[in-house]
Amino acid sequence: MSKELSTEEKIREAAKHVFIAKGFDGCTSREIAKAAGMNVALVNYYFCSKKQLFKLIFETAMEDFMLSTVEVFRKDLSLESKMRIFIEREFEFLTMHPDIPRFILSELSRGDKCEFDHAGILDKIASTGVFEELLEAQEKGIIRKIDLTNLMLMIMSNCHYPFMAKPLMKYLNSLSEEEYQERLTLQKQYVTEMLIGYLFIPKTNS
Amino acid sequence: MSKELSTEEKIREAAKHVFIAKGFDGCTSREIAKAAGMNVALVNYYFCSKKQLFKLIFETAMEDFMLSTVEVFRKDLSLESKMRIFIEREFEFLTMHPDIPRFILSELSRGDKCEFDHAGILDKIASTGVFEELLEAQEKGIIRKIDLTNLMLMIMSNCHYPFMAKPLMKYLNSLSEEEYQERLTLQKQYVTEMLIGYLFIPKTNS
DNA sequence: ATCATTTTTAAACAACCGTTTAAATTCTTT
DNA sequence: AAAGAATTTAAACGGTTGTTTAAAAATGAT
Repeated sequence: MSKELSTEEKIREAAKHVFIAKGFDGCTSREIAKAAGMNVALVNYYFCSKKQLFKLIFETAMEDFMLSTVEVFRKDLSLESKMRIFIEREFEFLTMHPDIPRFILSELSRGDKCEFDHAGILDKIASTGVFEELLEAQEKGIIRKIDLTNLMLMIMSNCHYPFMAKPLMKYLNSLSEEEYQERLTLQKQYVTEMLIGYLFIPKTNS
Repeated sequence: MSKELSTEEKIREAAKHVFIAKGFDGCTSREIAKAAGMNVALVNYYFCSKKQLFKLIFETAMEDFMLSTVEVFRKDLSLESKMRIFIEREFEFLTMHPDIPRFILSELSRGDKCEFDHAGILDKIASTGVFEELLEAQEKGIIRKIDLTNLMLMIMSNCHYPFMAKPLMKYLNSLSEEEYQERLTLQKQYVTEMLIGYLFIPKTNS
């Protein structure tokens, strides 16, 4: 157990936890301070304001969210393998951070609070060479010629939504936590099969 | 122009708009009253409390969200046609109410505020005969034998998420409103093709 | 040990929250 | 027109919000 966290780090960790669970509007500075075991004033002493602390948490969450899994595309594997591993890792990441998609999309839709730097993120994704590889595969007729924005949206839909819809699914279908987790594991297999099956054009031996 | 809305209805309409846009925690009673052109006290005069008004809005939004499109399954069409029409209608509904999925999932994940009656909703869905029809089609080998919970999740993922991710997509890909709407139209076609293609087992003429 | 600096605390600040009250206004019924 | 009920209003309520302040405690340097 490494408990040697500085006060600043303790507050940041508590803020991450509370903000992601309840959102900017859904929590108070005092709640964050209490979660960190600190006095309220320390939050502003280290981070100036609730809004600024939120901005910090949001931006790091955003980076984790977008960059945690694209590294696969640097590897020397077939495109299909990379896609499969990518989805696998995406589900792994989301299993550990199931609340991040809802957090990001909710806070982003509320606007104003976070005019974050998206250019850097997109650049980092691009630096893995995913986009070139996909475009090249489209030219070669290996995968469907779909706009990459739409392709990205398809993958994200099938990976993020199952985690975002947890309370809805558990409620509507009266699932226990275990049952929900079972469906999640199945869902990973289904969406992988579906996405790969749709994206990759079957080889015709004409 | 039918402007003859009662005070109660004006408040309900304003509350629907404000709650869905900003969430329970993101708005105030005074904001709702102002949006309705009313005094704050009237909100509680007609709806007792902010929480109770929210409950009302949430439950009706939930019903619209879940029940607006399942009626197709009462019609006398092939299962594939029904599925295609269902997805089409789902996108239609979401085009008119693009904020509802995020609203529902966000508020539902915050818990406590809304212990709504899900039994009624599921019953109404079941009354269309979707579930029997799908199970029957699975027995006949027309569609894949996937748990219906997972099937539901797949469809919802691909319909809801593209609307929820609007700010993310516009931001990451620097899309104008028109460009985003274009992608959305394309997305509808892609996901329809993908879902139908995955779900329905091709007929083998053995 | 003394002093200056940094860190932490309790208390206070004005502003705003959801809600209530009691008076003013409008509408309905006679 | 008068009386009673329903609607609307402004003002106030206790409590909480984010933030600031000024004093206390802890730390480091000499």
